[in-house]
Amino acid sequence: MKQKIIYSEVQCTKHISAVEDALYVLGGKWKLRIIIALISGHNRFNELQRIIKGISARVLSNELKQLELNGLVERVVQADQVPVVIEYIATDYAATLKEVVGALADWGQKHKKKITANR
Amino acid sequence: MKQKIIYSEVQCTKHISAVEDALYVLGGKWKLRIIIALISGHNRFNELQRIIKGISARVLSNELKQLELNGLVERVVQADQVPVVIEYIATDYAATLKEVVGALADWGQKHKKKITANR
DNA sequence: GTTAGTAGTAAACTAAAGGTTAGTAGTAAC
DNA sequence: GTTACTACTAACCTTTAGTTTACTACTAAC
Repeated sequence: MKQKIIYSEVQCTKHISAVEDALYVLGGKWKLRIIIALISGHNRFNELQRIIKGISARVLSNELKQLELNGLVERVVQADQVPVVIEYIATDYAATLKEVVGALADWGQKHKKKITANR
Repeated sequence: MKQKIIYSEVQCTKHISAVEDALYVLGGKWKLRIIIALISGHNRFNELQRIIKGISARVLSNELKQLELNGLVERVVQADQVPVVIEYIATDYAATLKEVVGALADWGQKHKKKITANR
């Protein structure tokens, strides 16, 4: 007898669609990278562009807007300073991504070790 | 005083590149969905195409090849059966993704609740 | 007065990802 | 003998994502 079916079709579909919902918000090349940088305390536009290698101003700008729409980032204008300084802050809600980011980073590290060991 | 800098620049970059390594293997619209379906016990080509809504045969075929190259999937030919049946099996290595998938699914679920609650 | 930094935007382009349609070759049911 | 299922593949097309270059408007240093 095979003991293949761990989840029913319905459960599997549910599981897939939950991941789908997460990827809708976090998917793409840059969003998670931006969130990590923000959580790490890099908050200003040019600072982000410097630390996130390869991202263009246009893409960074667009991604920040989307993250703001999803409640993960807050755009704070420091009007008292000259020139006006703008900070992007990871919200408390973004902190709920810690486990996701942690799991991905752990796995990525392990995977890299595995790959480099095999050569 | 601000207590902004939680990670140094170097640590942040390391963290980002680990996630980058993970996304290189898992990124794109379909790979995680396929892995979930495989782990859930759906192993045959048309079965996968049925359960993963919207994927085309071409894309499924390509993605499975890439997952095989990365050691996450094994292609097993059941030569004794007529017609020859082909099974795609999630490897033990793919099981190391459980935490990643779990974290993403949890977050996706919570996020959906949050979104639907706000309307 | 030129260079550099602040935070971006606009337009035009390219590359990558994914979708559509059709077709193969074999089996088996109706 | 037509339909349908198996597991795909080829060719072509579209969409989306991302890049490049240039530009704004303001400040400050050299």
